[in-house]
Amino acid sequence: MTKKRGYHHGNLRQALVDAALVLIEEKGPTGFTLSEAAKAAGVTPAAVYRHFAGREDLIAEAARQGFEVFADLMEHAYGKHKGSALAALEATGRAYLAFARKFPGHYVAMFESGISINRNADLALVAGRALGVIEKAASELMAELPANRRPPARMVSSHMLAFSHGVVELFARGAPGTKSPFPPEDLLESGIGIYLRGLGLITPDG
Amino acid sequence: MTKKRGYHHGNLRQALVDAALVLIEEKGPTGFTLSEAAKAAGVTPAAVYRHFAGREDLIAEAARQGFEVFADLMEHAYGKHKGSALAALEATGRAYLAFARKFPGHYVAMFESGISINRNADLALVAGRALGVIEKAASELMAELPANRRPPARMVSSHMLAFSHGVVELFARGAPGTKSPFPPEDLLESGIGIYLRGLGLITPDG
DNA sequence: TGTACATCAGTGAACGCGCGTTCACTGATGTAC
DNA sequence: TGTACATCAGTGAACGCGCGTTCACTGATGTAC
Repeated sequence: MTKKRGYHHGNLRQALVDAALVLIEEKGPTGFTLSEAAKAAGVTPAAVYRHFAGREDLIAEAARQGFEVFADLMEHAYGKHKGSALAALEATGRAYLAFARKFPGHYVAMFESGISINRNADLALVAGRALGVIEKAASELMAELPANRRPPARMVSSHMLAFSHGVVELFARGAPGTKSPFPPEDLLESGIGIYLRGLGLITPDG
Repeated sequence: MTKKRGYHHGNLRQALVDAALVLIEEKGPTGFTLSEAAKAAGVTPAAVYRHFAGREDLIAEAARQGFEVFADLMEHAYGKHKGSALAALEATGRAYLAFARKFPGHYVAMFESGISINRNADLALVAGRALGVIEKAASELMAELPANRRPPARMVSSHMLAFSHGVVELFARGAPGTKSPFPPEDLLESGIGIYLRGLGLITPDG
């Protein structure tokens, strides 16, 4: 943990991001305050301004780091199935859910905090890298279909994203009251399976 | 608009809900404050407490009214396609998106404000009514499939909900920066189409 | 190796702000006779 | 129809609170000589 070793913190910037992530995870993007994050890092609120322009800036950095991890995960999932475009696309969907589960603070900062993906160049770049993986997987998969029944790759990747996101939001959180009838993983897996069958990529009785 | 006609407002309760909806739509569930809602309704903050227990209570009522409209819309969409279970289910998906577009304040109060669907009995009841329509449509559609390749109706309705929700969240809002590559309506329509084909309900070349 | 000094990360006090909430009150409305 | 009175929806002043942000400062660290 390497906490305060005197007057100088040593790694305050990252400590603030980490504290913010915990707070966001626990209380939502609303519940998080600069002062609380500072306190959690063992530091005066004013110290935050040595490292961030303000509250929004801190959240943006948390989101950026989230997209970094997310992109790595996506690329890893994709790379593990180099042989099969079908398996690769399925894997990115699973990776989406896995990421949301494993890094809830990051996920909220990225998708629910209201900060724009285009807030700054760094953020936009890494977000593009993450989403690009799904698009690439979709694109390669589409190449396997005859041209006359091949939907645009971006449409397919958008479908995947929307479905994954919906499953996360509605069924994978402590979604208050909305008790999931099935494990989110199953819901995602079965939904993607049916969808891919609809594309003609899996045999009807597969 | 029937604004203040003297000391007594006449319909303050609803005026507060309406003001809250506008504020939520404009600034998100975070940006909304009791005081501002009161001001928008032309009334002292203290007056709110004659009608609501507090801030959360007001949002819950806004959400409840939203679910009421939503349920009506769902039932209407469903009822218009009595003959075809397939068309009926498709219609509920479209109705979901249409509702989100037409009543953004309600939508946010219902799905993004963090208030639980089970916060009170009224809310739970009407939310159940809305979601029940999709489940019924899915259930009837599943009856058309041979038992050996008939997924659980609740799974199918969950798929529909997740996909619709994902499309709304990612592509139908002023989703900051995430410019949609396709109109959300097209995305939803095509996605549902592919999915239903995957279920074996539309001919492969349909 | 020791000293002087520049750098800069953090302090702590202070600010103005708007929030949610309470309270005793007031004045409009509705009703009994 | 007029009067007395109960009801109750709204007032406005007050509160304590924690927030984000600023400021002049201080003390630890690193470096030049």
